[in-house]
Amino acid sequence: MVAKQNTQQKILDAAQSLFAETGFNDTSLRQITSLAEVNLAAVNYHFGSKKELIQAVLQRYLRVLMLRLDQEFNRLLAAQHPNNLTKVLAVFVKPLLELNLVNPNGTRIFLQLLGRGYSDVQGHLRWFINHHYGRVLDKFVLLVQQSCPELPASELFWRLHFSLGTIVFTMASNEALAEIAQADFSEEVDIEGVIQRLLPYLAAGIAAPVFISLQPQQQLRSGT
Amino acid sequence: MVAKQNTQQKILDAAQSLFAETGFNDTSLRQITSLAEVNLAAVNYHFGSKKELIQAVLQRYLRVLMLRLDQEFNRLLAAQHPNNLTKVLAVFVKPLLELNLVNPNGTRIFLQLLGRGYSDVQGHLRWFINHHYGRVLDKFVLLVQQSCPELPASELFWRLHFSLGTIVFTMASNEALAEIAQADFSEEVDIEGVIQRLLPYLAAGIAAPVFISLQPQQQLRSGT
DNA sequence: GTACATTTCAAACACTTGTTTAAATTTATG
DNA sequence: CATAAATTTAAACAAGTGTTTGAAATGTAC
Repeated sequence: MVAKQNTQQKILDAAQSLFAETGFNDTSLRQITSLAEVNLAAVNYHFGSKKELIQAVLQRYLRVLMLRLDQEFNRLLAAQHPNNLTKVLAVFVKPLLELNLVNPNGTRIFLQLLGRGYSDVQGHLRWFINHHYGRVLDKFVLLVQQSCPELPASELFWRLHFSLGTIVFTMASNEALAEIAQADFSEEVDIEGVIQRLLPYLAAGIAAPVFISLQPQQQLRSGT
Repeated sequence: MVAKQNTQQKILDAAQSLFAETGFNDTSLRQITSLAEVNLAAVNYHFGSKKELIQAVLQRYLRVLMLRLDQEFNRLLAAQHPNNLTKVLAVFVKPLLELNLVNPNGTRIFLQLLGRGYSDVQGHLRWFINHHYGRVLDKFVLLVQQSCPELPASELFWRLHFSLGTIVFTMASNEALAEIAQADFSEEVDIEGVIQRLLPYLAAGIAAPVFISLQPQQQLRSGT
């Protein structure tokens, strides 16, 4: 019985596609239930509210991704010597691509959802991820810190958020950008290609030399 | 008569603040007209529609910014030798800060609007800017190309959009990020501070060494 | 098969949205 | 002042939103 696929899953599958494509706010429950071929009330019956549906859609990926990332982070943290930045960043690639096992196109959809989440419902997703997976992400920050020991913590904070912005925006605009690249450079780009292009950009940005404030001379190096 | 300020301007001022803070989609005309202390119908009477109001809000800044940017680009293009990347990027700073003359906090508000515009109404703003100011921005691309002659055009395309993402996301999240930085590093950050932190990051990212596509699994060092 | 719990369904609800209308008011013009 | 144009106003409109309801249908256990 293909038809008797769990209603919850039919909703999740329809919702994630529409959310990724149109954003959370601009996707109505009627669009979702109509694509999923279930009754409108099913969302509220099975998930409680639209907000909880959004969280369920994200959690399906976040749960497996964060578990895998945690493993990778622990592995790198166990190393004797600090890992170089490129290696630390590259650690995201495999766990991200493995999301294709959760769902066809899982990687692309999850990253688009991430983009939508940070743009659409400003603040909510940041809180949600930090609340549920802050401990995992702290390990990542530590790894970056070890690989760039000369970088002040506050500078690192900004640069990691710059990087988050790069990723989130690129993924939210993924479709549009891929179209342009196709038209202008007849270049076929899949999600893996974009990730591979992102890494060197991010690594270079994070490790960039710190800007010397052109203030009226700070005290020239306070003796160590 | 302070009270008899042009209704159009009262609307524009109220709209830009609310748009910057809450986004375009999540700001209703009733919120705007109530903050501006004008009648609800005034928006449609003076601007035609909400969409045209959004464009008017953006145009107020885009017009003066693009004019100034065009001047700067022409100045750099006239130089004998190619300009280095940092110099090319730094050219944005003054014109952006001059938006504070258009309106108090003009720089911050415009950049937030830009962030909202690219996130909220996916595609529209990209088209709008490209349509109206494509000629100006082409000069910028040319300048970057001259300063990074070794960078393939397609790679440059992606990296410039990565950079756009960094800027847009940072500005849309500006408030949240500044709060965190304040709490975690007791660091007071204004919009100019953020811009100064962005520049080295972007310059390094754009000029990063091109990634040498490593085939599936490293064939254990081929030759050399 | 009866009884019970789970799930589906159509309909309605309460609310918000952008936009339009037509009358009232203000402003400018001859 | 009187006339016409421009602006403001309150009210209504049509369409869309997420959510709730209570009865029908389905599934499960005894």
